[in-house]
Amino acid sequence: MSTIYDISRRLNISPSTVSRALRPNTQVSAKVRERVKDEAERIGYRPNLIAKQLKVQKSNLLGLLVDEKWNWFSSSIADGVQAAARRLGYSILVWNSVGSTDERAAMELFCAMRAAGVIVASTEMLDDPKPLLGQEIPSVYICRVAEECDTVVPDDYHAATCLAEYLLDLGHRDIAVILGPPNSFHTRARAQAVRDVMRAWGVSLRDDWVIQRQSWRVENGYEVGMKLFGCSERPTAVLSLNDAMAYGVNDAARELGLRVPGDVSIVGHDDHDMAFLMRPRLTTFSLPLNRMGERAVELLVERIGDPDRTVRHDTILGEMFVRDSCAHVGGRSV
Amino acid sequence: MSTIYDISRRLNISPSTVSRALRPNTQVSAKVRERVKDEAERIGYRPNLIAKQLKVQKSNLLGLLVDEKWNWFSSSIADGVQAAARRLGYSILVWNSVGSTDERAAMELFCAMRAAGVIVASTEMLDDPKPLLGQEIPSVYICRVAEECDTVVPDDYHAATCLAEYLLDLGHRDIAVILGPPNSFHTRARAQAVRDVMRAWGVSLRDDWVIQRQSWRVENGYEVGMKLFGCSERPTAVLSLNDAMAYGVNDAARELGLRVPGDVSIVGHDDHDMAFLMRPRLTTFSLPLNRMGERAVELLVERIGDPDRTVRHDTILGEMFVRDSCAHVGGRSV
DNA sequence: TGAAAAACAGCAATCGATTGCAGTTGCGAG
DNA sequence: CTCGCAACTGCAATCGATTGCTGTTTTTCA
Repeated sequence: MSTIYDISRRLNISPSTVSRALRPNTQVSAKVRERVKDEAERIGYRPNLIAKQLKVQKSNLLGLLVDEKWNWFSSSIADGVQAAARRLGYSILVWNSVGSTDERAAMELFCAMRAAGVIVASTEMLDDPKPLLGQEIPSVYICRVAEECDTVVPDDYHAATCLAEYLLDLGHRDIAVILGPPNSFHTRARAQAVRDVMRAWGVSLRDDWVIQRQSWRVENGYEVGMKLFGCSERPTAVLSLNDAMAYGVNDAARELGLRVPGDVSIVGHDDHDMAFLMRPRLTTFSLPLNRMGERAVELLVERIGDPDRTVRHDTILGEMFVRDSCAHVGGRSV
Repeated sequence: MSTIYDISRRLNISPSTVSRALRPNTQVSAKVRERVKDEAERIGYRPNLIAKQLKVQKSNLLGLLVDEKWNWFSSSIADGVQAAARRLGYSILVWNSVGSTDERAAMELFCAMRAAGVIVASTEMLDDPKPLLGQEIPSVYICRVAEECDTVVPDDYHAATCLAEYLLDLGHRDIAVILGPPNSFHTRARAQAVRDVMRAWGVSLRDDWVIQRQSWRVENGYEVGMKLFGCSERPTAVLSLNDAMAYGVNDAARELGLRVPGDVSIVGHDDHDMAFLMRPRLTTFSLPLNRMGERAVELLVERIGDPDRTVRHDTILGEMFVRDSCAHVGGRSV
């Protein structure tokens, strides 16, 4: 692959001049610039970013750390990240991590590649992510708490509050809640919100109707739904902390002959594609992952530009989508 | 950030020795190696891959070109790609392309970063992808035809054949077919298979029941379903060339009071999550994107090792999943 | 036309590693 | 004690760009 030296030799011009001619806003005569560009084109010259980065000591690479398997969550974030990164002139090096030792490996790679910054969007919650980075490389965390580090998070507390109040407004008092993994950022914020709302309204949650699961999968919702609806006493509404499990709950309800929302109302959280595809269409609150991804890159680039800027914790607001999965407690559709 | 020179200076050992001590299988005394490693650890030395790559003239980077938006297709491929890349010691640089000029930009980047190889998995069909690469950098295409280049494709023809024959076996003769975008690799292979099977069985397809759409979206299926089932003469089976549209067809059928599979049988293609989530669960044929992604990396790495290897075109086989969305033509469930 | 200023081109050092070759050290055997 | 060989270490060049400084050419204007 050809280099500026090839051009330099063929044109009998020094490498420095070639280098300057190839970049705009530099002091070279139009004539020389044109000759150089023509020759570069002719021999198929491609700049070597590796060499450049070594010299100028900065890279155009942003490390993106996501879950092992691409899923709706990581994909949506990655979309936002990509869009913003491109807009701001960066490229993305991805690493799908399978656990915390793997996160460490990812950081080693990002360090070794001298990434300009790192975005951590894996849902594993490490206690103390910062040390991984060797302190040198700016980073932003998505959906993690980290005092000393830039973060962008959704307003899960507010979202879950809206959802819970919506159900209460419809007259529901026998409400079951399905929680996700206990160490998840989302579970914590959302569960807290639900508890706070219930307390504020003086509604008590039955212990056996607050059910925790170790993952967010559809099957969990189905299984919980079967258990919940199989009893003689059943809730009039189910608040699932995510859409996938809500989908499962809906399946269970229908399988047991319950009408949704006539016999039981269901709300989810996230505005996953599933929410729209479910029948009835699921009432839910969006998790604005796209904008979170974009925002993360923006924060990161700001910090790259000014490493001493004060730490920022941005909260991105989603919005509620009232669809067809809820009714007044008596069964009156809304 | 510290370098081997820092270690060299502090330990009063030459940089070359430090370099050797840091890598296994090199001739340095155990004592020196240990001192170097300790010091490296102590000062938090991180190897600079950029410098290394410049020197040894090879990189650990694989470029991955996918669709603009992450979707089920690109995510599944990326999963396989990631897994295999990690296993083989490569990292992934991703680019989400929005069109063919953008693909060119992606290739420029991969070139500039001196990627060891490139995997193209975007569904846009460029007529002649090869020239983009400047001929220097090995590449593998997923789901594209390209004679002169390594490719990995699914056996869509066989898959669609199975699906079509399955419907015929169940006695269906009034079959509607929904096609995806005309320039898609998948549409072409699958549509051809369906036509060939029909011809072989002496069954004719009504022209107005072979319906083409410009994308693979759920809504298209819904809309087609409404049209199809709204007429007095309606097909007894619908063969959708993908699962998402099949999902839409199912919605339309139910909305119009038709029972699936009692009144109409539906098959999809891809084994998207949707296929399993649909009610009834959708009969379909898997598109083995994961394995395709892995295979692509394997082929790529082989070629990186031996640039003159003959071109390979690998076909990855999926499997059929018979679930609950089809019945015998009379309505007898299967 | 000539002098000063501006524009342009080139030298050489540099980024952080790797590696062939040469020089040095250490060890064992005679 | 000395020689020979193996093991180890260091020198210096190299990868492909960038850039401060210096030197040269061109332009401008009196």
